[in-house]
Amino acid sequence: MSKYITTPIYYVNGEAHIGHAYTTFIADSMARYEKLKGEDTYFLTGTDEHGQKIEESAQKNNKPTQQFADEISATFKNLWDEFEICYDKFIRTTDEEHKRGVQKAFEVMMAKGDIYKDFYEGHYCVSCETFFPETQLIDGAFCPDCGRSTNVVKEESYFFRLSKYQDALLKHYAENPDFILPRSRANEVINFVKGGLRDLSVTRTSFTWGVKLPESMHDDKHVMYVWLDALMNYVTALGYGQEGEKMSYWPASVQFVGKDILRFHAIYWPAFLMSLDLPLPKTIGAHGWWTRDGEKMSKSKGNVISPKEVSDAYGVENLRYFMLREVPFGQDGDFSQRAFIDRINSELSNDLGNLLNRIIGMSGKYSDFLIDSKDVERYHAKELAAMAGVLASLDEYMETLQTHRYLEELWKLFSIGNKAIEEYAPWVKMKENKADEALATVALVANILAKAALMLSPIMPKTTAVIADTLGFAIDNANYRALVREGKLLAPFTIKKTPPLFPRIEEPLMAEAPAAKPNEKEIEVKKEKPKAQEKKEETTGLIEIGQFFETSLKVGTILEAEAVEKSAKLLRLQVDLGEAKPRQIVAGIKEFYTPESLVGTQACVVANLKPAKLMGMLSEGMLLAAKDEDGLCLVRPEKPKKAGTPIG
RNA sequence: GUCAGGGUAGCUCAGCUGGUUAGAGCACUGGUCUCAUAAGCCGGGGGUCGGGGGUUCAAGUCCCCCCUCUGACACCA
Repeated sequence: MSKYITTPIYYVNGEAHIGHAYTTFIADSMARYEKLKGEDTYFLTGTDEHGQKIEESAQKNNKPTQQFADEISATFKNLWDEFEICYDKFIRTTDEEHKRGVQKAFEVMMAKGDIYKDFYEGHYCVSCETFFPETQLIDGAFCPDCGRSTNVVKEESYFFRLSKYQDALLKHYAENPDFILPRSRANEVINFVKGGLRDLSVTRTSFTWGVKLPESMHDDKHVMYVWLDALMNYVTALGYGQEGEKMSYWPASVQFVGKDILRFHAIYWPAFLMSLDLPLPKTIGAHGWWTRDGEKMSKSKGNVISPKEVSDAYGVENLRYFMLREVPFGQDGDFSQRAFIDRINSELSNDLGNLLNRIIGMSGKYSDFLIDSKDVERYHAKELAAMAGVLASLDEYMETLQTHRYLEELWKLFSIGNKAIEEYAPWVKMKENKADEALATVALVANILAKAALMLSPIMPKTTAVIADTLGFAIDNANYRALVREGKLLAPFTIKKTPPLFPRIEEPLMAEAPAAKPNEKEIEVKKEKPKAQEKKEETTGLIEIGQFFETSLKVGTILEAEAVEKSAKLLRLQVDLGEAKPRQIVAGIKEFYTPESLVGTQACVVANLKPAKLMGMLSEGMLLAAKDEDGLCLVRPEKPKKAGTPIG
């Protein structure tokens, strides 16, 4: 059976970061693993290039949209090429074949009755330029982000009958426990689906940078909306709906995604496939995020790590090894130079690299670099058996995407090798005139390294090619079958004097993560919000008086108070701040005050707080209160003051 | 708040259906070989298995309560 492995297509709204590299490394390793095993394997990656955001970004950069997309897409492709990612196809959603494939799919869904035309009613916030579903609005009318009122915009749209597939999806999850890996993520998806699926708006008329509807629809106002367009890439890349298609690779064996887009891949995507009468992928693998030195990476923190920067300093293969070894699949991982260097030194340099050096040295002294496996079985049956055990356990780890366990297990081979050298001490055997035994041990280690190199080759293709070259063989399927599957030993060969593969690293090779890059940070925050000054002064803990007065504090008279149903903490208050209308403030003080006891009393109110939505209700301010282990009390004026009196 | 999954050596974690003195890697430390990249190998210290109850001949492993962390939803002053 053939194998098909995909990464997500990356959105061309920015350059590749370490997360993109991670996904790509895992997928690449998996593809190489399958290819090593002789599987007919197809590996897809690419870029997602449609949508309003791209249109806007292009405009900001004063470039034609297509040119803009071309340029960013090329940065991804170039990086993958530099990293020698072995993709079979790099798809772009602006490819003609892709567009035609999506249109074809749309027609099939249409014919099936899964697409219908209706109106997309969105609540549009002009200021935020965003649509919000009614459920997210504050008091059913206000923008959840900025609190301004929204307009109802009614836009003609085609809808996909996602709701129709709810039961079929749940059934599929239940029957295929490996459909979503890691399994802990599957529960989240299942719960979401159980919560009910709404039909999906799959076209837009508000922008044009997307795939047009098929001509048969005679409706060229519409373009396909993000997910239909993007998700379909996995089959259009195989030529879905086109001549000369390679759909025999479908269904995919593994589709890697970041945990943030799991929902689209585990719900929308299989529903689309069901509608197209195509089989579902075997596994959707959702990986976690990377932090840096324990902190989230973000542009504003200035601690984003570029894969290029790391590979320039440490080498791509070391980075691949580290990322796949360090973190269990699905979990978040942390990148720190300390951890990275530790792994390079102790695992790559000491365990692996040094082991190779040991036999180069010995064979040079004992046998003029000639290594012959003829006596290995005779003297090292024990080690050979242990090695076979390790090799047999590896497949399962890779198949369940547990690369860290795979590598951990694989490393046991080097331990067997290092221990064998110690136990049999070839230098002693040589003095005892037992050259046969000494050379058998050297040959044993050569075989260990050869087999390990084969199994490590998916993760470190170039390095293991050097090891193979040193040991007089090549990394390929024939040798995989002979040495790993059939347990054969290396034919006699002359070992090459290869310089150390992994020089130890004593000092970090990159500048440390900017703990605080104050300048950039300030500038960036300042641009966005005047509040920036608060952050700037965080270090001293002291603020200017002016900053204090940015907070508008006022005396408020509580006119009404009522408990919020189904809420443990919230009271809904109407507070007079001396304005035309009383403010509605939702406060988390239910545990400490009864509504009756509050009416008519006064409290201090933050009057210029961004409105927030609590329990679906607008809260237009905040009451000041003090809370300790004994409970909470409101901060109130000592004597009654006119409502709206400023506090300062 | 609801749901899910965690809390086990300094760190990262493994411990399946309850059963001998609770494990691994890293880190630390003592010893030792010399083929080797100050690498390797052998040994050691170090754990109230989040807390409290309970079931049992026997619980890290099952039940209840509490604390705490993470994630997804949902109302986070």
